[in-house]
Amino acid sequence: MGKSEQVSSGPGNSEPGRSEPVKRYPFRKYCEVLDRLEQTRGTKAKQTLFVELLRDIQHHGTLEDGVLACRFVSEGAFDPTSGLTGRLGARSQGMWVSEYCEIDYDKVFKPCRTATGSGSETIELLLTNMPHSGSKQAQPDTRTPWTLHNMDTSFGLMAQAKKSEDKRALFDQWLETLTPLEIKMALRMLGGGSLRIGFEARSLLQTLAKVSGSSLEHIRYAHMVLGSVSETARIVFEDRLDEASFSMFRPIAFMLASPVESLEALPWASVRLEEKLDGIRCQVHASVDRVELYSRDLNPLTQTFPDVVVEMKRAQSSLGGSFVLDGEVLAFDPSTKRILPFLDLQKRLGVKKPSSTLMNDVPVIFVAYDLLVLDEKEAFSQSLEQRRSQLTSVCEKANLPYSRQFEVATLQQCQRAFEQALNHGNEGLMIKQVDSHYAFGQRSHHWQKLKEPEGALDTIIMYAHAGSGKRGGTYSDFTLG
DNA sequence: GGCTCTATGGTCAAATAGAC
DNA sequence: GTCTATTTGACCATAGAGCC
Repeated sequence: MGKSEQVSSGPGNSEPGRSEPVKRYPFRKYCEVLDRLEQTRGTKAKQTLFVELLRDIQHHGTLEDGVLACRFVSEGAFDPTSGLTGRLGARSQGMWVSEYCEIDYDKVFKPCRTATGSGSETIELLLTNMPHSGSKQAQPDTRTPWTLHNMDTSFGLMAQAKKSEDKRALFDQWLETLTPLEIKMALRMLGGGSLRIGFEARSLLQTLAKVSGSSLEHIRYAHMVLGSVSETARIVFEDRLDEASFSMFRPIAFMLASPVESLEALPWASVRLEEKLDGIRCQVHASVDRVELYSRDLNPLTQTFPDVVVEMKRAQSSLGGSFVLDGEVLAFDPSTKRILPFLDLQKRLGVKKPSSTLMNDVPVIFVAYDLLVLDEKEAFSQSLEQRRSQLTSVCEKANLPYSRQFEVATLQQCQRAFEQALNHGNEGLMIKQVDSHYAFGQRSHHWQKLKEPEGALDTIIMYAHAGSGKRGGTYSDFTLG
């Protein structure tokens, strides 16, 4: 794959000021492969298709095109570390495309979306089948082809557009010059969610391992420390995989717990229990001159919880070195020293600059339960027992709260501990294997969660949503009464 | 100031594919 | 054939931004 090159924004494939047009990969050709990926059954077959696509880009595009191909399919329009979002909701898309197709939004578009279960799919179908839209769109052979690079630029402009009219202008440009398939894929990418083609980050990392001949574990490690699939793809393409290493203030994908399947089968001698706290997951990075907090989705939480930042600065100055902690932010009443319900914490969520009144009304604390890095030395490959020992020492030295961990020998003791956890107002228990390393970005059976089962209600179905895709012909999201 | 739209934090369960 | 992990497609509550 060739060295990356910059080209101008908007459709087209030439660069001003250069005699030779820069070879960039067409967005339409890319979307056609995505469409084939959606139709293909089986992860391996999908991976083979994507390997072929990357090889085609290698011959007919640039290295940057390869990186964009990986980003668009797994992360959407924006690198998750960029902090950018599309800022174009489903309602605006539906309203504008309804105007464009000269149909009534409420009477036609909304029922269609309900029937297909997908806004982007509805838009694709409308643009393909409505006679009004067809007459406005440029004919396929006269459309100026968009490249992956042009789309990247256009996504950036959409993210930066403050005014609705600016967004509308970009959206109209797409409607007039992209094919219905390209528009569907572009809107799904802009949403930042899944493309719903059955090919996500995990499959892409496996494909990168295939295409480069590197070990999957090596690539997964790079993904963890870089926090971005596309940047992982870049160092794979540039043959710099060995350079991937942890650095402070690049959040690590969280280890997740699976629901406990069978309490009877648990090896009590090799597990430790913790009460499952009802807050939001948080990763703290602290060094001499900087503290940052990250959410489970690796988004910044630093501005939301300045009180936690102050506490972490104090802890860092008493320790001297740097650290990365995994834990939970909880609403906490200092007078009673009790954890407050999640409902209280919700008042703090999403508030970028909380007022002092709000911080006084809903004080929060960070309770640590794992140590990932200490003095820039990675601890996540060590066993839970080793990490726990370091965590205890760090928290006691810095006077930081940390979760209580305990052993049980029998199922009966575990059940008593579970009831006690519920009495404490907690969600249940976490059951962790002492010899497990920190399985970043995975829902692992090494951590299991035991929660209270839901109750049963006597109800009837009043409304239901029609399913789409593999759920076509079925109904979900029932309204009960 | 009120309204609308969007984003973000979290949740859940069923279907499917791959591993064993 | 069974087990397990992943994918998919929804939900709720709340806050912020933009518009009138």
